[in-house]
Amino acid sequence: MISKKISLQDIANMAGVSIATVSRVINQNGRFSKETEKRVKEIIKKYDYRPNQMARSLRVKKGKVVGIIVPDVTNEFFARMALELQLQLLKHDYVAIICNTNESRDIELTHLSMLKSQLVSGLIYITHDVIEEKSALNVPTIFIDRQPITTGLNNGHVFIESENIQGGFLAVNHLIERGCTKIAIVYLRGSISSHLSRYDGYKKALSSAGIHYDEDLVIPTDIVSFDNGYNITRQLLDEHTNIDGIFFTADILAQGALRAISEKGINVPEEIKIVGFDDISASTFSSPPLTTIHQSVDKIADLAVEKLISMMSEEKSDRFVFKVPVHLIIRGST
Amino acid sequence: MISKKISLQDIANMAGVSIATVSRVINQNGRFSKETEKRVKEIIKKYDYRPNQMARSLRVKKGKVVGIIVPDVTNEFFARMALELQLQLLKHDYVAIICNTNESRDIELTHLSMLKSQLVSGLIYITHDVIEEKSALNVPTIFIDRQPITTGLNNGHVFIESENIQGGFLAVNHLIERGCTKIAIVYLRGSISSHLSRYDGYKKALSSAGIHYDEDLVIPTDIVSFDNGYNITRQLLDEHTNIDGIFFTADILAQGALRAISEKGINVPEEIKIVGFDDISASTFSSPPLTTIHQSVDKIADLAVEKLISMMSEEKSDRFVFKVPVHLIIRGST
DNA sequence: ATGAAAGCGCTAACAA
DNA sequence: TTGTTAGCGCTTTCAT
Repeated sequence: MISKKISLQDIANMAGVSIATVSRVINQNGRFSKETEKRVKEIIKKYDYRPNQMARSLRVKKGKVVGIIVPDVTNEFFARMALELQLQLLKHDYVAIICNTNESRDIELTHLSMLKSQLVSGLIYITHDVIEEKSALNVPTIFIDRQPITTGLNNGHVFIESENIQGGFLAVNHLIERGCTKIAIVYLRGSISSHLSRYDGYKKALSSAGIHYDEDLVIPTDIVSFDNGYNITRQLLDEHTNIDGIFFTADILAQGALRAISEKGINVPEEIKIVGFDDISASTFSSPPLTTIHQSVDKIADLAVEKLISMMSEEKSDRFVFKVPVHLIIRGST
Repeated sequence: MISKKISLQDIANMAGVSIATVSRVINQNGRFSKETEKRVKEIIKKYDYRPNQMARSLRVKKGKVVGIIVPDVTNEFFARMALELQLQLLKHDYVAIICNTNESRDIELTHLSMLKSQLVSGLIYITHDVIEEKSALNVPTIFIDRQPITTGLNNGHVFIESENIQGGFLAVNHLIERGCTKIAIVYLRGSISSHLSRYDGYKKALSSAGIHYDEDLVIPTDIVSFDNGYNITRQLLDEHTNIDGIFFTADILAQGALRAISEKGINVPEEIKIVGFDDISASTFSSPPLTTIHQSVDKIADLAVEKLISMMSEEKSDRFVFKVPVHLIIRGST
């Protein structure tokens, strides 16, 4: 059971010093003797004292709060990322407010206004979608997965993503090593940099293996969903019977494909091999389990929080773009 | 773009009244004339003013903050629930702090202590696990999915769960309607009330159909995981070749089973039918897709937040246990 | 090295 | 009906 609320004043009384001194010890600024420090720290520990964050925030006009903006928390990748970020922030005594915008700019503005009233001191955007403006709040901001289009990144803004080109390369190269020669790609078209990069990786792998690049095998799509993956694959296989490998830039598309292929009575991986991207949990259970490119949610989150914390402490970042390695996970579909 | 920070004082000045009056209008307590109200509200809207939550919290010694405690956010059910709760709370201007305990009592205590410093005014526990004590913080608390064992629920404590007995009944009854007669159940043993209730539903369905209850077909287990489901099923099928239906009290177990069954060359649903519980996303993609009992995460979350909000406003609840309906989702595995 | 005191923005007595 | 004022717990000058 947790003890009654104790204040700075209480600690000061017990230590026989003023509240100012206690505050200095806690925040490790100003001067104080080793002795007082020791005494104060002991008392703090003894009573499990924790400064009242609200009072602190009010005083310094900045809360230990960061906003996390995601377009859709039902998407497993976003959800895991948001939760992991929140966890990391908690370790630094920051509270995270996760705002789900449901792709709506209006909702986003409402949330932003709300965040303002919480005195947020940092912002993290996780989104595949277009970000037209930089953050509306004037605070350090991290963009994950998707680079904002307007402004070149600069001080106060950092962009973090997976090594998407490398990921695309790994995926397709793996198919090549497994003997595939007619390799199709299904990717999300548009300005979504992460998917375009994966497409670049595809081209790179093909050319480095000396395989002919065939426009007909490149299928852009607008929606990332199970059903869409299913439909696209049906059509693709109707039109091209000799395809022996497909790279999908998202697992969920590949899952739809697996269903379509199985319905056609084609064997995976014997007759056709499939690689996805993301490593969602369903890819472990599907039959066959899906070979995919694993994005390190944890590493991205750790890096994001680390950078954000340092930016919030006024330390300027020397770099504005960070890439986090990905790796290939080989499963039954290849 | 969001305007510069504006305070109560600013609004008061512009409206030509005192800050007290503005405060009254905002909180709709005390008295004020219709005219002042109108004027003040206009100005507030015009400047998109939002009261500084930190200052408010400091003053009333209660934050608009609620803690959400989950044992494991990588579990899809917990994650979806936590995120949905957070969303609902946001609508009521409450901020949610999601604390992942990783099943560790120590971490939980640390979090609780942290929450204290945020002046939480409510708590939500989402957990399958044993809760030995009621909340360590002296605030209204909602338990989801798992009833605390020590104390009978009473004022300040509410328990919400799915209609688990009904769910178990629906699942097994469905198997019976599909013609199964040798139906096994795999459930989580121990004091986990939700799983025990599903087991009760199993027995109820059997007896109401006049089917003989066979101890040998009841398999308790200690771990809910894909691998465990896989292993149990292998063994079960080795020992009992005539089973034609299995009910798993968690989808993830059933997914493991699907793999084991497919490896044995047995056909689902022709030779054996499978039903799970939870409706995780993987169950949509698996082959075959899994028939399961859907738990209404949204409904549970809505109810939880509604109850918590009213408890935090001192309104006593007349009931302490709430059951949320579940429904059967029929897919390829039956 | 330490203390006194002002004040962050707000709510809630108490006055008027 | 409205205004005045005293803090909530903390950080941060400015003295000492």
